[in-house]
Amino acid sequence: MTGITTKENLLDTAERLFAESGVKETSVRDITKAAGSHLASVNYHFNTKYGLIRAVITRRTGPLKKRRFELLDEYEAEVGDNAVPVEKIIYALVAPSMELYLENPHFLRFAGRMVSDPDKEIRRIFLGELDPVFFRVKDLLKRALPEMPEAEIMWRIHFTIGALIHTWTNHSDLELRSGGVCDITNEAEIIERIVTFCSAGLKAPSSE
Amino acid sequence: MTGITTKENLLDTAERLFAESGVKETSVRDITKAAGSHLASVNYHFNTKYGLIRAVITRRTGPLKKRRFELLDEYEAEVGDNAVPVEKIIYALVAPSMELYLENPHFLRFAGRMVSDPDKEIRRIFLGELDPVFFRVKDLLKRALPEMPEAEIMWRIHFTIGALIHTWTNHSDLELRSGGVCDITNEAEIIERIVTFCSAGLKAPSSE
DNA sequence: GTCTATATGGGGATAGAC
DNA sequence: GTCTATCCCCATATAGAC
Repeated sequence: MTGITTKENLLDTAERLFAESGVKETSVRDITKAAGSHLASVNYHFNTKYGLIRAVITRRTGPLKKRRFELLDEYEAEVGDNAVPVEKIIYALVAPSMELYLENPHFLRFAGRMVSDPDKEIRRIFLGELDPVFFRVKDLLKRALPEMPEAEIMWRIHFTIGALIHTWTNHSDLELRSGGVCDITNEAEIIERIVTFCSAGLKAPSSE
Repeated sequence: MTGITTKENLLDTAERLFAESGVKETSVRDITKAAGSHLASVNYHFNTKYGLIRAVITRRTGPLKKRRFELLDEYEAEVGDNAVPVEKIIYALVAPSMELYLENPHFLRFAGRMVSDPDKEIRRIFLGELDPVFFRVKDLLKRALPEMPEAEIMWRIHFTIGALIHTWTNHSDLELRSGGVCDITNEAEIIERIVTFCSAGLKAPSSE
């Protein structure tokens, strides 16, 4: 009981501090102090600091992947033998992560940085979680855009992911730069903006 | 003479190591050892490690900003009183950075990470360098897309920057994932792909 | 300007009492 | 499971000889 609480507490605290200050910049001492725990608790519950990092990540990426697949399954069921529209495919990629942001404002900022983290193992965890989604999205887009060369489709998914990640990590900069004109509190609106932008990009005539 | 060489050598070495392993992960010891210098040289030439980081960044961002403005000036001169086409505006935003990548493959990977760096001061340097370009691009796009609400334009520039940065940091992942189908050696082709994708996104009808 | 030796502080991990 | 004391290593920065 108490063990579970301490463990969850460490995960929550680490997630917050990682998002605020970075993984390398946050010491085990910082985490245990903020969590009101003792220094050895991280090693007791997660073996190493790295084990804690891994646990912080996988706790969120599992449900995220699941939700994306659920949406894509649903859309495929709806259309029967027809192709799922591009907008819906992109929505399934974008919306679950933005909803996760609502539930937990810390994780995605952290996650966005991890995507290009210098530590190969950390990148591997993320990109590994993203891979199945990437290929599922690619296959669905091939059906929706039968004339588009496969390489072009993959490049465009890559750009879409970039737009999404940059929104995770830096949308507050946009709010600042725009003097508040760009509202970042309405998640549904942001999702719609990304979907509109990226769907148009995906459907643009290929130059090949 | 020798001083300049040592200094440049430290900058080059630091840039490479920062890109490969991260700023926090790279110690002054690592840098001076790899540069064939002595431990105190960084403090001698740059005062602190932070001074070195700053020098590594500003050495590249200055020329990058300059080149973007040159291109935009050129395009504005070409069209006289008409609006610069969206494609050209985006090209001026994208191409100089990808050309920088050709000259120096290390910097942009490093730079892409710095955009979302937990260290506020490092982020500030980057976003400060980007700000004038952002607003210039915004003003030009307002003329090219007179019906588009300003907030929507700014969001779409934000997505464009995201696609660009993700390409800086992660295009080798795309090559891997695609099994080599996506070729990352042809810079001109990548530039064209980003410009096509983002221009279409920018011109998509606004839902507002 | 170059370099060595060192000051000073913080890091992750663990032993072992409770 | 909890917690303290401690081991050992590595960080940045500097003093001072050359």
